[in-house]
Amino acid sequence: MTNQSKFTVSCGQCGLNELCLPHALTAQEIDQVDSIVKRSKPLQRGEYLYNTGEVFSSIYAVRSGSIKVFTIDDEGEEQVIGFYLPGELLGLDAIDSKLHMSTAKSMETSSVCEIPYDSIEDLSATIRNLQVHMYRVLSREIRVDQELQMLLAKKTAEERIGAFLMNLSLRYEQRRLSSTRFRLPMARSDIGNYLGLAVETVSRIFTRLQTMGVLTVEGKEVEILDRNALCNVAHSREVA
Amino acid sequence: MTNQSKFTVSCGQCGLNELCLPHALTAQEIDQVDSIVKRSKPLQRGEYLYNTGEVFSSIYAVRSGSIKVFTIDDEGEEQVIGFYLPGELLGLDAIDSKLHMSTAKSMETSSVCEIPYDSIEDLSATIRNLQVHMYRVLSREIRVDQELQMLLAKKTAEERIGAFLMNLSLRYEQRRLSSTRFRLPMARSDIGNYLGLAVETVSRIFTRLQTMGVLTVEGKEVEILDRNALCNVAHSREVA
DNA sequence: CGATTTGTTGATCTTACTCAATAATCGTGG
DNA sequence: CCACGATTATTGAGTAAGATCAACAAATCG
Repeated sequence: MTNQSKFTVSCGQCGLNELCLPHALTAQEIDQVDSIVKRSKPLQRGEYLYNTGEVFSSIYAVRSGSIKVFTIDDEGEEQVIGFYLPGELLGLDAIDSKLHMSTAKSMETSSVCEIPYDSIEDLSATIRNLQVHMYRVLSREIRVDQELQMLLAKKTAEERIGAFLMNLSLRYEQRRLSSTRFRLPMARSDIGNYLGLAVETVSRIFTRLQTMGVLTVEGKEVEILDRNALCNVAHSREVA
Repeated sequence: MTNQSKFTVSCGQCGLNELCLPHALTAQEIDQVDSIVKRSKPLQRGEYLYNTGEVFSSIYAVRSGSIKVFTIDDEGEEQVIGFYLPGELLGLDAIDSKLHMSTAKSMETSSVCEIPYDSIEDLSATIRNLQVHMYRVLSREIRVDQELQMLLAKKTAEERIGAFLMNLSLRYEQRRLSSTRFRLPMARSDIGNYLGLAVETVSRIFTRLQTMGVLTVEGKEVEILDRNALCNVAHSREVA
C-alpha cells in the first residue's frame, strides 16, 4: 500500500477504486470490504441497473464500460444526471429516501459491482477509515454536482461542451487511459440533455471546435489536438 | 421521542433539526451530540461564516436567519450554490478536500451552530444511528443538487422562479412558518444568479406572476395567493 | 437628507432552440 | 455480406426566450 492515487485499481476482485483508500485500509480490512461486494454479471448496452421507483438496497461501482443515470420528470422526459465511468459509484442519491429516484442504464457492455448498502453501514461502523472514506465519497459527489450547477447557470454552449470534454479527458487520464483520444460512450442527445443544450447545438459546436483545430470528432471517437485551447474554451477565454 | 417529523426542533440547545433523528437517538445519545456542538455568536448581515480557500474543520447548522453559499469562478464572479434556512447543514461539500471551495455569507442577522467535523467522525463511529443519519443527510444534499440541475438544464425562466418559490414555501412550512407569506432574505440578483437568470428576468417574472394573480410581491415580502397555480407554473402547466 | 445600492420597466440584440431536410451509422435479417 | 429500415448526427433557415443596455424608481444607509 503505497501512497499512489486513490484512483489506482487496488481493491482485490472488486476494482473499487473510488471505494478504497489504498493507504488507509489494512490488507485485512480490504479483504473485509471485498467480502461484501457482489460481482454482478455484465450488463449489455441498454440494460438497466436500477429503475426509478425501485426500492434501494445497494450502491454500485462501475468496473468497466459506462453507465448513464437519469431522472424522469413530470412530462416523462429524461434528465441526464451524470455519466459514470469505471471506478465511480452510483446510487448514492437513494440512501436518504431508500427509493431510487433515478434510473441507471448501461451505455455499452459494462460490468458493475453491487455493494449492499446495509453491509456498508455495518462495515463502516467497525472500520473507521471506511466510514471516513464514505463521507468523503458523498462529499465529493456534492461538489461535482455543484460544479455542474455553475456550468448550467452561467456558461455558454461552447463553454459547457469544452468543460464537458475536459472533464472526460481528466477522468480518463486518472484511469490511466488516453486523455487525448477516447470514445464518447453516450449519444449526442445525452450530452445535450446533460448540459442543457439541444442536440443540434452539440453537433454544431463539435464542428466549430473542429474548425478551430481544437479537436477532431469522428462519430463517437474524439481526439483532442490542443488541450490548452480546449481548456480555454471551457473557461470563456479567447483561443489564439 | 415520538415519531414526529425529523424537522421538528428536538436537539436540546443546538436546534439541529437536520442532524437529529428524534426517534432514532436515545436521550443520552442526543446529549452526546449536543456536547460536541459549539454555539456560535450571531452573524450580522453580510458577515462570513467561512471563505473559499480556508481549511475545513467544521460543518455548520443554521439556527436562525439565513445563509447564502456561493463559489467564485475563474473571472471572480459569484455563483450561488444555495440558500440555507434554519435547521439546514452547510459545509458538507468540503469534507472531501478539507478545504472550503465555497463561501458562506449571512443574508441577515443569523445564528449558527458550529459542529467540529472531527467530533462528528468520532461520535458517528460509536453512535451507529448518527452515522446512518449522516449518510442520509449527505445523500439528501446530493438529491437536492440533482433537482436543481434538472431545473437549470430544462426549465424556462418562469418555471424556475415558480419552482424556487414553491421550494421556499415548502421549506418554511416544514419549519412551521407560514407557507404563503414570507420574506425573501436574498436579493433579486442572488435569485437570478442561483437560477441562471438575469436580474431583470427575475423582476419581470415576479410582476408577471402578480398580473396572473398567483402572488403579490412587495419588495422582499411575498404572499402566495394561489399555491396550486404556482405549482402549475413550476411544472410547465397552463394556469387557468 | 442626499448618496448608493437595489429593483423595475422598456427597447434592442444575441444565443441557442425549433423545424426541416439530408447524411451517416447501426442493427437486423435475408 | 449486403440491403433494409431505423435510429442518430449534421447542417441550414427562421424564431423566440432571455440577455444586455439604458433609464428611471424605490428602498437602504450613513
